[in-house]
Amino acid sequence: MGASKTDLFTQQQNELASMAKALAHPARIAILQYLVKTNACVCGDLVEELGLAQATTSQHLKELKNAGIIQGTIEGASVCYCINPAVWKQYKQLFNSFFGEVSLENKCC
Amino acid sequence: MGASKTDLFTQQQNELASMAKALAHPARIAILQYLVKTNACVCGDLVEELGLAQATTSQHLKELKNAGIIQGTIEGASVCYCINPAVWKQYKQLFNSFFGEVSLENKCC
DNA sequence: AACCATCATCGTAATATTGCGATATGGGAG
DNA sequence: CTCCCATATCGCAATATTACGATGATGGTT
Repeated sequence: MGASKTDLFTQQQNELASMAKALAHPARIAILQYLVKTNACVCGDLVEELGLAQATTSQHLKELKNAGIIQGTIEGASVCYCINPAVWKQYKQLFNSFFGEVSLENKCC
Repeated sequence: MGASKTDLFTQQQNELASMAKALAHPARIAILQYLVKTNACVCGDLVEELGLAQATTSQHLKELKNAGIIQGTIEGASVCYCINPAVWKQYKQLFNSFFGEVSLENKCC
């Protein structure tokens, strides 16, 4: 089939999964790390930074925008991208609470 | 194409992306949450818990095993699954350092 | 106006993922 | 040994993802 059966799971589970999906590509990780590193609005140089074709880069940027984790504002001829701090924080918290709640005693058989 | 160009990115970026990929499905999130919640070895009842077909559940378990985040030990007729604490900790730390290093001042245009 | 730079979108090809029925495999019960 | 039970694997169909060239759209420059 190829389509996830989202109706079987809770909203929280689907949300976490789609967050993870947004991060599930090295190019998107690289974009986010670059935006975080420069800690500012980045205009233009993302294509050269990645090494992928312009169309491909644009597609990855679109997915990150759809996920809400970055935002792009038009600045004259080019577009400036930066982290969306609120959504970033939300990601951080959700992943943190997902990973945090485990006590690591090995009760396995 | 459909195949990621992993050679363009650093090892760390690829690793983070493949970790995220392991979490990028609500069924796998649900499996992990269930294992964490019961905090023990779980034998058998995963198929009924999920609502997916047995073959599909087995496939998701396989992916989680490949990612290393769970481990399965054969217990007689059935197989017992549980979280791999070391790998879980590693995930937690990597995601934490990924999300942690951002200062949330809004310097955007 | 004509031109160039930047980015988005379209169309397409290759590959991956998801899901399930059918079929193995391997261990216990009788 | 034969019959079930629990898992794994195979094979297939539907859909999603990744990648890129070509083409649009928009703004600035000359």
